[in-house]
Amino acid sequence: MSDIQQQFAARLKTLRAQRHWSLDKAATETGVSKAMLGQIERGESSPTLTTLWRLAKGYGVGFSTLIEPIEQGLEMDKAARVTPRDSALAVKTILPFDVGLHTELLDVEIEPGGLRESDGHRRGVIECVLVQSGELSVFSDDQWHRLRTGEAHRFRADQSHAYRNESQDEPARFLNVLVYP
Amino acid sequence: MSDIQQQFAARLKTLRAQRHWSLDKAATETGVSKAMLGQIERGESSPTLTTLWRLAKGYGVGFSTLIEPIEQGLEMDKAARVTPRDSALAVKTILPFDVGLHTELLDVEIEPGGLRESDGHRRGVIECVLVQSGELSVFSDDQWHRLRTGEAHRFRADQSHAYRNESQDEPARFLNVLVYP
DNA sequence: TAGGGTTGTGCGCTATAACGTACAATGCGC
DNA sequence: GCGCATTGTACGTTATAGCGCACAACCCTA
Repeated sequence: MSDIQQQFAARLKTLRAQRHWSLDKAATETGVSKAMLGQIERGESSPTLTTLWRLAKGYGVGFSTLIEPIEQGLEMDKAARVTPRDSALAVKTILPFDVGLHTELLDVEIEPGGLRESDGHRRGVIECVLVQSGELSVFSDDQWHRLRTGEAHRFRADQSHAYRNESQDEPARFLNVLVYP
Repeated sequence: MSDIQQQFAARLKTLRAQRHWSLDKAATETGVSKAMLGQIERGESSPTLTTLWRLAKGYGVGFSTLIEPIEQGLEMDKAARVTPRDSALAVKTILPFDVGLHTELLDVEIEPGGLRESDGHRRGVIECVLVQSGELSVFSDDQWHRLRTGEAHRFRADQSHAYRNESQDEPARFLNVLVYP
């Protein structure tokens, strides 16, 4: 068993735990057998490219996320879920939702200290966030990601996620691209 | 043989060609047998994670660089037509292509008068364009669309399309979102 | 407590990854 | 032209990836 195999085993185990999936559920979602998933997670097997691809698609992550460790973002205080400024959000629709092109483009501005939470959209929705000004923190995949102006982040938006302006002085503006399945 | 296998085959072949390595040389550098390298490049075999790791290390590329299909690379590198101002383009990748999240985010700048044409991508690809500065014309669905700063346009990119900076004085900058099926 | 369902693991079988070897084709130098 | 080295491919062998199935352990409900 190689080092990468062991590292990958841990990574796969984390991905499943984050989603609260059983091996059975994961097998259904990925198309890889339950027995094989177990072997991989225990580091007993080195999956092929085809299997890796299935895993990536099933878990809804990119290869880089699948193989490489989760970026160690700044650990945010998750306790402050409720804020008095939840409505401090201005949304301007640039491209409205379109059935045929299944995308949506929004220009969003959050006031200083503002927080916006979402329980998640329907299954398969993906969001891209590009910070246009200020500093923004994005909560996705169970952790906070801090983004400065010009930086971007992308995640599955069919799970709970949130946006927070860390600054107490100036608003944060970001471009929000929503991609529907 | 799966799609990802085929795409990976092309990628590996390109990596080797870029270095002007023979299979023998590549085998020495990666520790993967010559026969196996040949099989993988011809798409006859789906390499395991351990082998993939060896390839990444041997070719001196990051794991995500190794895996991500070259076909899904930069929009601007693909099927380029030769125009008198074709090189007057600067592309910055904000979010590289990702198989699981099937999106790509680019920051593109075209010099005054610059034109960029594309024959179109594979079936189902959608593009969103948001002009950040200057004036841009986008050719899609058999007609030109003129966009000013802050304006956006969206179209199916599996057909021929083009970008043109109408100004002779200043560059145009736009955000290019590519959504893959 | 008993019964049913879920969960993760182990086992044996089949398909294939990975290899070393042989070889045809090609290129180069004499 | 000949001999040698290189190149990529095909083949057969071994190890293992991937699977379906069985099962022990656990959990929940009546």
